[in-house]
Amino acid sequence: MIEKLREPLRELANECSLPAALEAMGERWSFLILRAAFNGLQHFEEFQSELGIARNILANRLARLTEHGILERTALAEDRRKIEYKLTEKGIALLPTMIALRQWGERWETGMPASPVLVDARDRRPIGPIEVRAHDGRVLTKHDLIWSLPEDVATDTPEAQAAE
Amino acid sequence: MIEKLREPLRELANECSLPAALEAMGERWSFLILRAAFNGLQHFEEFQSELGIARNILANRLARLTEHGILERTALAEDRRKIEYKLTEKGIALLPTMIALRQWGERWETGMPASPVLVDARDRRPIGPIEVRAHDGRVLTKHDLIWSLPEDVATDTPEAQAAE
DNA sequence: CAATCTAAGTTGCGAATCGCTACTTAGATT
DNA sequence: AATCTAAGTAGCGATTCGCAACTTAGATTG
Repeated sequence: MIEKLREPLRELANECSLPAALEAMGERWSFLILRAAFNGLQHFEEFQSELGIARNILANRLARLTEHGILERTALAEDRRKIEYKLTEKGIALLPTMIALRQWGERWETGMPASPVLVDARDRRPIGPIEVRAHDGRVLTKHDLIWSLPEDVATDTPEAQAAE
Repeated sequence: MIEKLREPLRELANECSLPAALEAMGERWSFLILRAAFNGLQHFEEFQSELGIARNILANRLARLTEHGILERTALAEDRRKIEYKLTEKGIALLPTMIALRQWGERWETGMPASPVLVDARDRRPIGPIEVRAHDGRVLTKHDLIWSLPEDVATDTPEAQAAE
């Protein structure tokens, strides 16, 4: 049970929270388990047969995701052998990340639209691409962005800023 | 040089391209190297001292990212010892994924806004949250989405669809 | 209620990967 | 020629992965 002696990634790389996110989701299988959970799978054996993952690794990942508050573990009342793993709010909040990664894979790796397709329930049309946007909704590209120190960030309205 | 005997993740998990994306970006350090590249780092020693990663691992990751077309490797003309690693279009296309992951880490792991902050160059205000949107730009939540088979996906206009 | 079944793990162990440190190699500098 | 430097490789112990067999608690069956 002695685990994670390996240097956590969070300390390093100045103050970015990417390392912290990777500590929770950066291991092999984590994102695939998350995807399966989004697809409605809830039980150990379901994950196991769907993903073909080794049982010990699956147990380890489910425990880790649960520790990190991404999944919630409940023993069912009607059959207490059965454990139900459900996405928490925190887990659901990973949806944009997962879709962004999936869309990138579609566009740049497989080239295929992939099935099942994720569609808007309202009109059954495919969702749009995940994009970086400004506070007002404008789509931004890499060249519209700068990495800025907190003290140089504008927090007030454009008018107030122009008057400074 | 015998590597990757481990079963690739792509075959599994039906037709989703998430496994394909993870095959390219799913290893330890890959996203941190990507982030460093977005921050302008270009040379082996820069990545090494910035990230504190072991040299053999860094060499392996840079080679992999290059194989996958995410980075481009060039020996500088003026000093051919120096190798320049630059993001390709494919690598730049990972920006939304990386920001989504970082934002999730900020909100759910560190709790801090993190520095440096990514701001819109136009008004120096922080970018908005990465969100899932419909084809027309409406923000969608998990409950607005369904995983649909390709044959059930509407591709035509709402009018034509209503007339069907 | 004993025998069986089932869901969710756990254990053992060989193979692969990670990470540290030292070494190499091609190309520039003095 | 001797030295320096950027990028990478080699050796090796520690850690993790993955397969298969085993365990355990709780349900089912005859």
